[in-house]
This record gives sequence, structure tokens and C-alpha cells, in this order.
Amino acid sequence: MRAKGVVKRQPEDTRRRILAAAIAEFTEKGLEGARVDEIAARAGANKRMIYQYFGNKEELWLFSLETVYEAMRGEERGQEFGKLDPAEGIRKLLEFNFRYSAERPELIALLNNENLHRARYLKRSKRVPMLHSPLLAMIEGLLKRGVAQGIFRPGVDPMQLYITIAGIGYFYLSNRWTLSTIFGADLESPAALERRLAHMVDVVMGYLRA
Amino acid sequence: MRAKGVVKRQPEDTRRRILAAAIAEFTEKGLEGARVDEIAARAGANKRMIYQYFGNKEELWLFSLETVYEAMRGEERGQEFGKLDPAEGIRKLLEFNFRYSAERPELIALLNNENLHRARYLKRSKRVPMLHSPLLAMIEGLLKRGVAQGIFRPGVDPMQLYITIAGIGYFYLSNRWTLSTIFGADLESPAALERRLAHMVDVVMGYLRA
Amino acid sequence: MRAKGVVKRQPEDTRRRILAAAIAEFTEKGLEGARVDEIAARAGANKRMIYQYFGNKEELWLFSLETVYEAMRGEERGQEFGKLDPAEGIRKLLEFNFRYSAERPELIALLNNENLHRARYLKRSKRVPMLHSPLLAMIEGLLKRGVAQGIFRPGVDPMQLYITIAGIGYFYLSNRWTLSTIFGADLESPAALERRLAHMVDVVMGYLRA
Amino acid sequence: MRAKGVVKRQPEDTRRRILAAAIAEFTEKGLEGARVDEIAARAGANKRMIYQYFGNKEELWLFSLETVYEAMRGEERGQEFGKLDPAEGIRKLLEFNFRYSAERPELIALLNNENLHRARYLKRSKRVPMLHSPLLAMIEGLLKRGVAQGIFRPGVDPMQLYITIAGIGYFYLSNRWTLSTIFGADLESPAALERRLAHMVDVVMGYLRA
DNA sequence: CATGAATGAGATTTCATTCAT
DNA sequence: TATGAATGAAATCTCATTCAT
Repeated sequence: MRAKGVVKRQPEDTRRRILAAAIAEFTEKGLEGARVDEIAARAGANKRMIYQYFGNKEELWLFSLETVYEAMRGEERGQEFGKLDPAEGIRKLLEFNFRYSAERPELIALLNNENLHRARYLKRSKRVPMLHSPLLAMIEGLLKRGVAQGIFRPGVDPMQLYITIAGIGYFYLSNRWTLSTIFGADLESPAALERRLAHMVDVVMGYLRA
Repeated sequence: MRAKGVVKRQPEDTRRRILAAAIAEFTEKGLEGARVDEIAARAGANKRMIYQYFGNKEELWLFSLETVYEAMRGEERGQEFGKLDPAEGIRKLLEFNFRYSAERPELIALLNNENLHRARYLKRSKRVPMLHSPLLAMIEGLLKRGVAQGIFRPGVDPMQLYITIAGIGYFYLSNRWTLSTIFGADLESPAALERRLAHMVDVVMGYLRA
Repeated sequence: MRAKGVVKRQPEDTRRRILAAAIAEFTEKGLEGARVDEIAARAGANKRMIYQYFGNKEELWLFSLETVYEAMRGEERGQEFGKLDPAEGIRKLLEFNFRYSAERPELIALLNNENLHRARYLKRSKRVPMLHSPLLAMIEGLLKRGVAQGIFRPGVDPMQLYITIAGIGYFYLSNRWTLSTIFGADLESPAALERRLAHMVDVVMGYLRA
Repeated sequence: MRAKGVVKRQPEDTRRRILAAAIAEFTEKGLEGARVDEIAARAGANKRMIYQYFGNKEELWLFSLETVYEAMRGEERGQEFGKLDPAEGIRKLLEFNFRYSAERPELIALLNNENLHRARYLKRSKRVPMLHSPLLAMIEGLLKRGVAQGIFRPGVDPMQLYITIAGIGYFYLSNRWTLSTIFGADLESPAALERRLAHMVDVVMGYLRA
């Protein structure tokens, strides 16, 4: 509000830069491995600002997690898979989940770390829990229409299916570093990612077929 | 031979206690969150002994990871799934993977943390990488026999299938804390675990059916 | 500008106090014997500041060594012995070296310790190596003029002479504690120091005389 | 005394090996830098033996220092410089001191470290202090005869001369690592050592000449 | 006499957070 | 709003010495 001389004061921008820096740092090093100093440096901001805006490291962690999670869910909702025909909808949902996570390591990294803590921080979140219901409703819709069309098997639980759709790609992406080491294979090349995606589609569609 | 709780001057026993304590601590808090002091206390050992036997925290981490991983692989090998009939073999492999990880949180916790570091430590391991080949051979054998019997689809990649078998349960178990929070459901009860396992079997067998 | 003992939030002052404390501690106890805690306490500073400003103990050591060494060389250069007449110049150089080291134990203590490590740290220094050339040029000038005047012998190597000038006093000062013990004499009294200086002048001038 | 089975028990040999190992370790790393573990390892002995034979690290230090010092003094006495003609005696004394220290870094390293502590340990020694008197008497004899022969200047203090003879080489050897760095010259080559010795002889003989 | 596992105290270094400016 | 120096607590790691065998 005060316009003092040459000093630029852009609180919202500073805040945004801190959040972006935090997500990057947390993604690379986890909650315990991340350094507040490093986040400030990456953000080109003063450390004090982190405390000003986010309270402390743990609150910043939760905010980062919420942000990353909501971004994914928001984009997912925007795709409107529910309006596609059933097989196409499931396939696109699979594809979206896989490609999104493959391109953005943040979500998996943060979720894994949060699960190490048994969702201690996420449990406090007021933003995240209500995000899932439309997703399950959408899957349920696709399944019902697919069954009605005689192409999907009946009796599939939408939540289990969603966990399978997410998990069948998540494990591959999340664990690709140890898997590559263990199998002595390169699971990270674009070709390898496409092969994985094709397999995933085969599995889920093969399972669902009537 | 002697069954006394904490025995002194028993180097092998001290070493074993430290390793067990380290695995427990790393499982709960990760590499960065774990405290060397706490590991020593849990082991009923002097901190100095940790450095004597394992060098430093990071080497202790690698050793813990290797130990946990090998224990699982060893038990897996011992099951001899390759000798069962094809459908039974795949089903048992799925079941084994799921139940084993459900009962022992160490493996998932350590693997997730190791993947955060992009397998930095595991890459140095001389014990782990060669463990997988018999596993893939076994899966390949099951697939071939299943195809020959006309019950499995042809053209399934053993490695992809293995990753699916592992991943379809791994994600559920690894992320059950955030998933429970997000879905507002209890995914940890024995009944929930059994439901998940049944779904997983449905998915994989549904996919594989000819 | 403010002349208060321990002033807070004065980074340059804190830095200076740490350096002074480090030099004192290193002088008394050597690199390995010195304690970082003790340096912080002497400096009236937080231990953390040492790492902030100097990186670690070894870098602080190098910085201390460089500082002490440069201080001596700087003062030596300021004396402008090269402008005196030859005999006077050599005599003053001898005297300066001896009195300077006698009054300030830092230089000898730090150099001895650094030589124990075979100059491991000094080798990394970017500040120190180039300081000597004007010194040798100055000695060479004195020698030449002395020879021209017929009072000095010809053929004296400036570097050897400098090492002799420094060493003839250095050994006495550096080893005065063991020498006193061994000879059962007091080599530290002002009178003893003057006697030594007189002898040193006799030796060097006696040697140089044509 | 007891000859039990195959176990070799050679107390005197163990003791000797520990002492040699200690001298080597102290020479390389000083009193504070030396590690008791390392001394035991170098000696191929058990750490406990060090305490058995020498009490503790500090007593082992003193014993090492005394041993090294006496070895030098003993060899020096054995040379019987006092029986040579005066100029030759002084020259040989110089040469002996220089070559002896050049070949055996122990003495200088240990003395420097002991002087850092202001001879704290040596002061307790009962073996060392009485060693010097014959040395001074010998030098005094050489000087007297030289003066009588008209080749040496009169009035030279034997102790000062001895300190000069020792110091003029000691500084060069002790500080050769930092001097080499500072002068950018190699002071360690055999040729460089010979040049230094020649200069030292010139200085002392030049000084002494009548 | 000999071993080497074990110990406690303390070393260096790190970190989230606060405070003076 | 912004800075970055300062802090205290605690982390990892080290060491001389002792003790059970």
C-alpha cells in the first residue's frame, strides 16, 4: 500500500515464487530433506517471508501438497472424461493420469512422502478431501453406460477401478529408478513410457471387457 | 544359543539389533527423518557401534534397503509359483505380493524413499540387481504354459506384467493413508484389504483370459 | 564507528571477532587441538556464524594462516628496508623479523602446524604465494649495493640469505620452550632475547663482510 | 615366562612395535592428530597393549619424544666432533645436524608439536635435560682451539652458536613445505638440500673466521 | 599377555526459526 | 514489506579409554 521509493514490493508475486520453489525443493528432497534456506534462495526471497506467508515449514509442506494435488484434480475434471463414450473415457482417464504424472514429478514425490507420515498433514487439510466425489461419480457413469452397451463387465467397484487406473501407472513412475536398477532396463525413455501405457490400457480394457 | 534379551560382547547380535532398529526407524521416518541416536536407543546399543559396523547413516540405509528387499525376494523365490498351474501361479504371486507388503510396511516405505533419491544408494548395491532374472523367467514360464493351455492371451510382456502385479497392490498399500483421507473411506481394515485383493485378482485374471 | 564491546547485527565486526578468536585458539592449540566451540566463545559469537562466514574449521584455519602471514609480510614491506644502506638494511631486516615474531607468537605457531601437514592448506591459497617476489628483489638490491660498496662478499643467493635471516631467529623463538628445558636456561627474558638478536646480527654481518 | 602352546607372546617386541608406530603416527599427524587406533593398527598390536605399556596417549607422546631426541643426541655424541680440528669440527657438526634431520622427519615434527605446547610434556621428562652439557663443552672446546689457532673470532657464546648451527638448517627443513609454496621453488630435491648445506657452511664459517 | 567390543563424553556441523534493522 | 545476521537445539560422527572374554 505504501509506495516507498525504488523498492519493489510485490507480495503476491513473492508468495507465488516461494510456493513454486517449495514444491520444487520438496519434490527433490522430501519434507525432511528440503531446506528452508534453499527454498528461499530458489525463490529469490528472504527466508523471513516464508514464515510471514506460510507460518512454518510444515504448513508450507501442506500448502504445497494441496496445491499440487488440486492442480491435478482440476485438470482432470477439466477433461470431462464422463462425456466420452465408455471405452474412450476409461482409456483417456488412464492416459491422462499416466502422462500427467510422467511429466510432473511433484505429485508422486509429495504423495509418497506424505504417505510415509501416514497422511499426517493432509488429514488437517480442509481443501483436499472433498475433491474426489465427482471423480467417482464420473467413473460410475462410464461403467454403467459401458455395461448397458454390453461392452463392460458388471459389478465393478468405481473406487477400486480408480485406484487400479491410478496405481497401475503410479508404481511404474514412482519406482522407475529402483525398477530400472533392478531390471537393468531403461524405463524412462519416451519409448518405454509408451510401451507401459499401451500395456496399462490392455490390462484395464482387457479386464473390463464383457 | 543363549536367549538373553540384551547380551553384551556379542558382536553379531549387536549388529543384528542395530539393523533391525534401523529398518524400523527408517520405515517410520525415512532416511532424512530417521535419527541415529534413536536407532542406537532402539537397538540398545552404543551409537559408536553403528559407525563401527555400518560406516555411516547412508551405508546403514543401503544395507537396510538391501536386507528388506532381499528378504522379500527370497521368500518369493521360496514359494515356487512357477511350479503351480498357470492361473494359480499368477493368482498366488499377486496374493503373495499384496499380503507380504501389507504385513510388512518396511519394503514400501524404504523403496519410496529410495525412489525419491532416484535410486542413488541402490545403484551402488552389489547385492540387489541380479535378483530379478529368475522372477521374470518364472513369469514367462507361467505365461507360456497358460497360452499353450488356451487360457491366457498371447503376447504379454513378463516385465510389464510383473510391474502390474506388484503395482496394482503397491499403490493401494503405499498410498492408503492419503487415499483413505481423500475418499473418506477406511482402506486399512482386513475386510478392505481382502476386497482390494479380490479386485486385483479380477483385474489381472480378467486381462489375461484368452 | 560505535565503540561498544560486543555489538549485535554487525556482520563485519562479528567476522573480525571470529577471526581474531580463531587465530588465538589456533596459536595456542594448533589446528587439531583448537575447538570450534572455544573459538565461538572467545569471539562472543554463535558457533553457527563461524560456518556462515568461513565454511568450516579447515577453511577458517587457512584464512587465519593467510591473515597472519599477510600481516607480517605487509608490515615488512612497509619498512622499506631496500632504501636503507646495505648493512643497515640487512640488520634492520634481521631485527624486524626477530622482534615481530617474538612479540606475536601466531605466525610461528601457525606455520609450524601448517608444515606438519606439508602445507596442505596453504597450497590452496590464492592470496599468499605471490607475496615474496618483492622481498627477494629487495634483498638482492641490498646485496648488490653492498658488493658494489666493497663491504659485502659477492655470490650470495638472496633466497638462501633470506631463509637464514628468518631461520636464525625462528628456531630460537619457535623452540625456546624445549631449548630452555634442555639447556636449563631462560631464553625468554628480554635480556636473553636481546643477546640472541645481537648474536644473530654478528653471524649474518660476519658472514656477509667482504 | 610361561610358554603356552602356539600363542606367541613377545612383550618386548610388541612394545617396540608400538613405539615405532607411535613415532610414525605422531610425526605425520602430531599429538592431537594422531589416533590411538591407528597406532595400534600400524603396530599390529592390540590397543589395550598401548595402555598396558605406556599408560595413555600423552605418556606415549613423551616417550616417543624422548626416544627420538635421545637417538639424535646419542648419534651426535658418537661422532666425536670435539676431536676434530676446529673448522672441521664445526663443519661436520653442521652437516650432521642437517643431514640427520633431513633424513628423519620425526625429530622436527615432534619438537615443533612439543613447542606448540610450550614443552609441557618435556618438562616432566627425567631423561632429556641432562643431555646437553657435553655438547656445549664440545663446542666450547672447538671454539677455544680455533681462537688459539687464530682462525676463529673470539667471544663466541657456545650456546648461541649451537642454536645457530641447529636453527639455520632446522628452519629450512621444518618449513620447507610452506617455503616451497611461497617461493614457488622446490626445496626438497637432493640438489636443493646440498645447496642449502653449502650456504649454511658458508654462513657459519664466514661468521667464525677471525 | 592379548583381543576387540563397548562406552561416554565431546567434537564438528546443520537447521528451523527469530530478531534487529 | 523486506533483509540477513543471529540463535539454540540437535544432528552426525569421532575418540581415548575401559571391560568382558
